[in-house]
Amino acid sequence: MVSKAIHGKFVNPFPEDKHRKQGDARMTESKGGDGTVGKALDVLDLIASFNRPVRFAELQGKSPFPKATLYRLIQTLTHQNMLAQDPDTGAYSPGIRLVRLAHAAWQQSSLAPIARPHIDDLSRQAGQTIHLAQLDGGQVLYVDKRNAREPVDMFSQAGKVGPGYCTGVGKAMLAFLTETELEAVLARQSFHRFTPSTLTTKDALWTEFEEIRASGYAFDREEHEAGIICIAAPILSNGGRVIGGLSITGTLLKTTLAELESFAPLLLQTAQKIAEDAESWRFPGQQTANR
Amino acid sequence: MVSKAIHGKFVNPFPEDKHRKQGDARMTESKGGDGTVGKALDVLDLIASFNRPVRFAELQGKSPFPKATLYRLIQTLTHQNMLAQDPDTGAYSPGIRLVRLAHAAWQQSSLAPIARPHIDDLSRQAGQTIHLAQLDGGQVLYVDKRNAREPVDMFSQAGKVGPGYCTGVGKAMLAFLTETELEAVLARQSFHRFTPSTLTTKDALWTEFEEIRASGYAFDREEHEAGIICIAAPILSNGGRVIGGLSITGTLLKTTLAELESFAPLLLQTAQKIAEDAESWRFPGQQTANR
DNA sequence: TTTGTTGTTTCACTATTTGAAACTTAATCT
DNA sequence: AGATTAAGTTTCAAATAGTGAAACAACAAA
Repeated sequence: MVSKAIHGKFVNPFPEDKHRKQGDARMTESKGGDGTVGKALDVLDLIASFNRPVRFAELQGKSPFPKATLYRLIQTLTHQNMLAQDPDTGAYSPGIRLVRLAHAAWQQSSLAPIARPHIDDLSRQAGQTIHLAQLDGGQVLYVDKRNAREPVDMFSQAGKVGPGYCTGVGKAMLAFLTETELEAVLARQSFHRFTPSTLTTKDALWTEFEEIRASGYAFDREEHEAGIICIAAPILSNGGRVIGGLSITGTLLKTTLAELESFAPLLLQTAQKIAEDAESWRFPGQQTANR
Repeated sequence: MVSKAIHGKFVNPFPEDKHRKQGDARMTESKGGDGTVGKALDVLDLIASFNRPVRFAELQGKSPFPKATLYRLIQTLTHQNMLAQDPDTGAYSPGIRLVRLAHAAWQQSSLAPIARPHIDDLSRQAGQTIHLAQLDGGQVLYVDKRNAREPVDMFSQAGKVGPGYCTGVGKAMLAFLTETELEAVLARQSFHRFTPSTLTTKDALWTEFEEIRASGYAFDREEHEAGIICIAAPILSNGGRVIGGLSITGTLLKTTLAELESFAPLLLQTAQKIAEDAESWRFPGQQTANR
C-alpha cells in the first residue's frame, strides 16, 4: 500500500519547508507528529491500542511506516523498555518503564491526588460510583474512580479511556472548551453509535452543549452503555479553562436521572472545591484539547 | 562528542555510557540512549525524577544536552502530551498521555493482574503488607501492593521505584539472574548507604546472593529503611528466568525476622503459583535485566 | 535606563534516519 | 526430504532530520 504518496520521510500535510517557523502556532497534528520521537510514540500508541501482545507483521499492516523503519522504531522502544517482547512468540506489548513514568505523571499532572479527599467525600455522601476524568487528545481519560462500596480498584481503572462525545464527563468537559479547542476535539471524534441514545452528530451535540453550559452539568442518558446513566460536571480553573470532569454514575436498575440530578448541587460543589485546591496547589493545568 | 554514533542496529553488549552527568543527583537512572528517541526518553526520565514541575533552566543544568537540543526535545514531548507545561510558570511535568499508556502496560506487561488473586490471599493469610515488584533497568519497580488493613492505595504505590541492592525483592530477584545479567545490573547500582545495615559492596552482596539462592528467599534487615524488615522471594519462570519478586514487609515494632521467616513456605508457594499462572497465561515475560 | 536571567530561534554542518531490496531464518506444503 | 511461502533482519546510498554555538527576544530586577 502506501506507495510513493505517503511514505515521505516526514509526513507533512503542509509542504512547507523543513524548518517549521514560528508561524502558525500549534497546528498540532494528531498523529504522525514531530520527528522521529513522534513516530516512535505513534508506534507505542498503536501497540497499546491492541490491548494484547502483537506481532511484527500485524503491526506492519496497521502502520504507515515502511517495514525497516517500523522495525527500527520497535527495536529502539524495546531497548528502552518502553516495549516488552515475548521471548517465545516475539509479540510486543507496552513495557514496564511506562508504569514508572506514569506514576510520576499521575501524581503530578493529574487531578487525582488533589481531588482524592473530595471524591472520597462525594462517594460517601452520594453512595454511588464516582469518576474523575481529564481530557487527553479528544478522549476522556479516567484518572480516578470510587466504587460505591467495594475497595478501590485503581490502576485497572485509572488510565482507561472513553469517548468524549457520549459520556457524561466527556460532554461536561467539551461543553466548556473554547470554540477553537472544541472544533479540534470534535474533528477527532468517531461518533460511533454505541446505543440508540448516542448522539451522533455535531449539531445534536452542539445543542446539548448549550444546555450543559446553562445548567452547569451534563447527563449521560445511556448514550455509551445501555442501562448506565450519569450526571457529570466540569472542573474549571479560575480562568474558566477545563481541567477535568467529575461524575456520579449509576445503573437504571438502581437509580434514575431524577435521583442523580438531586446530587447536582453536591457534585458542582465538589467540582468547585477540587478546582480551588488545584489552583492553590499551582496545578500545572495544561489541559489543551489537542494532542 | 556527546552523541557518538552507536548506529549498530543491534546493541553492542555493553554500550558505553556516554551521557556523563555532572554533579549527578541520586538517581542512578542515566542509561545510554539509542538515537533521538532514546534522548527524548532520557529527558522524560529526568523530568519525572524531579517529582515536581521543573523549569527549563533547571533541567538544562542536569542535562547533558546543549540548550537548543534540550529545548527541542522538550518541545516535542510537550507537543506529544508526554509532558505537560504549566501555562503560568512554564514548568514541565510528566504528561497524562503516560497514564493512558501505562494502563495498557500495567495490564499486559506486568505481573499485577495475574498475581492479584494470589497476593490478595497472601495478604489475608499473612496479615502483613505485601509488595509485588519487577525489575526495570536495575531498579526495583513496585507494580502492586496490599496494605495489611487499609483499602488498596494503588496508583500511588504502583510505579514506585526502589534500589535493587538493598531491598528484599531487589535482592531476591538479583540473586537469580544469570551472571551476565547480574554484572550489568550491579554496574548500575549506586550502593548508597541508606542505613548502617546497608550492604555497600559487590562482595558482600555476592555472598548474600549465595545464601538467597540456597534458601530460596531473601531478607531485608533494615537495609533500606531503619525499622523496616521483610522477607522476599523471586518469581521464576519455568526456564528459571526472573520475572518478578514478592515480599512480606513489617516493622520491627510489630514483628521480627523470625516471625517473617515463618511465612517463608507460604511466600514461596504463592510465588510459585503466580509463576505458574504467568506461564499458562503466556505472560510476555521479557524481563531482561538490562535496559 | 542598563543589566541579568530565562527562554526561543537561527543556520550552516553533518550524522542519523530512511526505505527498497536483498537476505536469513522459520514455518508450511508437496 | 526438497520446494515454497511467510516472517523477521540487515544493507547501503541518499537525504532528511537533528545538532549546537551563538544571536536574539522577553521579561525581571537593579
